[in-house]
Amino acid sequence: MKSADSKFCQCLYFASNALARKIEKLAVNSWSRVDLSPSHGYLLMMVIEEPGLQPGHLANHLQLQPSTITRLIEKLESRKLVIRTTEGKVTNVYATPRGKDMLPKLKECLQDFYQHYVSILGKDESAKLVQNMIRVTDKLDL
Amino acid sequence: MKSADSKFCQCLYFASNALARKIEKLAVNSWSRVDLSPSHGYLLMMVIEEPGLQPGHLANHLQLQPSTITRLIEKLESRKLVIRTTEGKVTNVYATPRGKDMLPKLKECLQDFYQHYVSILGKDESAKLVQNMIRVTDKLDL
DNA sequence: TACTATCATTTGTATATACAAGTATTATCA
DNA sequence: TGATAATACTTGTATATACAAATGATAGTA
Repeated sequence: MKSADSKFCQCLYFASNALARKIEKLAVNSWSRVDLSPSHGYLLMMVIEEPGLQPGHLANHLQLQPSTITRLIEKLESRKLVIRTTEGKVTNVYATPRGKDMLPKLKECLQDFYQHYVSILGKDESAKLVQNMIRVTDKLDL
Repeated sequence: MKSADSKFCQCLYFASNALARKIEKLAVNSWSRVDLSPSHGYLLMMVIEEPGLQPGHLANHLQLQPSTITRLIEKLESRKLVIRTTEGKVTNVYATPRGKDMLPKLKECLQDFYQHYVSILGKDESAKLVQNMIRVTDKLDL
């Protein structure tokens, strides 16, 4: 059943959740080739491109809670894709050589995801959708 | 930090998740007065208004997996707000008197949630946003 | 310089949800 | 009519994420 079939889905709550879950599915699919979740993949890409990035910054960029970042890093660390060094109150995260080797594959995942939704929604509509979401998210910042 | 500050949030993945989480927060807040999550609250409202509704229909309407519906019902049942009767392969869910008594409060929650986001986004923009989300969700149906 | 506040991160725990496999029932059809 | 398929739901388990409290470190101030 399509979402529009139900009057209940007129509610922003279910509409936004349903959309996010569907997009999540596309993303998970695109990232499955590197056996990482989209969040893990993004985080890894970020620390490859900005070595030493701190968990707090990652939390801001990825819009996740610091505790969530800790968990993501733990998993990447257990797979020897990143390492953490802590000095004083600052922690730096670096990709290992093994992690760095994944960069091309990671970019492929990102590209694949992008292509996928653009092919369904169209380039223009996709861009507008993202912009609109970001705008609304910002407005909703309490 | 606002989402627009990060180039990474240009990605549909984080944009949609961030938006859904923010809306979730608003909703959780509105439903907290009945000590139910938005999903539990909606489900309860639905079975009050359509007594005997089956888990499968609830799954369609709320756009959640049947297993998730089972869990939602279990919780409402443990709080004596609904009961399930199974005959053959069909299960019917009914609100208990105690559940039915909550209808006015539940409607208040829904209204509160609605008012809240409309006051931030405006009535027109809110409506357009929901419509757009539903449209995109449907397009993304694979 | 000691005291407290603030910051960065982690840990413990909880929630919402999903997927896959399992169970029970009914329908189909050869 | 008996075997197989389809339906409806539940159970076991896993993931993504959050919040609140705890830890440890530095900074500000009296």
